[in-house]
Amino acid sequence: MDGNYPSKINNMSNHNHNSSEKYPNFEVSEFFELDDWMEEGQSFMGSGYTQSPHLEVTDHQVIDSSGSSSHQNANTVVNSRNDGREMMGIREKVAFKTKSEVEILDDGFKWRKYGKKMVKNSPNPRNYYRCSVEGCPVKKRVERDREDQRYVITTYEGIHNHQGPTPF
DNA sequence: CGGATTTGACCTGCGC
DNA sequence: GCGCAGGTCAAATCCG
Repeated sequence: MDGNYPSKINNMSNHNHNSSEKYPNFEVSEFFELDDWMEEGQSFMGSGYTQSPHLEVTDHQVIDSSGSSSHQNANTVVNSRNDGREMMGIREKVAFKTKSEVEILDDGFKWRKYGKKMVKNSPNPRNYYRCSVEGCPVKKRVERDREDQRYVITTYEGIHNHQGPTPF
């Protein structure tokens, strides 16, 4: 069990700083769990998803509740097949589709931007963030949806080595 | 003054 | 083998 997920975000949202309006329109529209993103012929943006019956989004709803009390989740789990290379899970990849006008969504961790790149498939640039905390191999990729620019696709990669932005 | 942010250049992997 | 796309790093700059 890897409970290293940013599940603390819902915790920190609880005791969030008062008068902090960082969430103008924070609502997860879709949620992807990528174990082996971009499998052969597995176009999540295609039409026919391969939803696994044994994989439920209930476990991930915790993330959905990380900013909104409402549980309106249109979570779509894509590609939940594990080929067996989940050993030493140091390569967790999770993608979120969030409806927000700002890509600087504070999830409880300190992120340091380390690169920006223009994607051919989108007229919008892609931002690369990295955890400011040393020892955190966690990387964050933020990109705007090319279909709906009011949506932001955030991809998390890695597991946090600490509990929060301020380690002990 | 320190830390974060920015932009360009550089490197790597894959495809053709 | 070369080209393209994507990803990463580093130096400079700006803000708090």
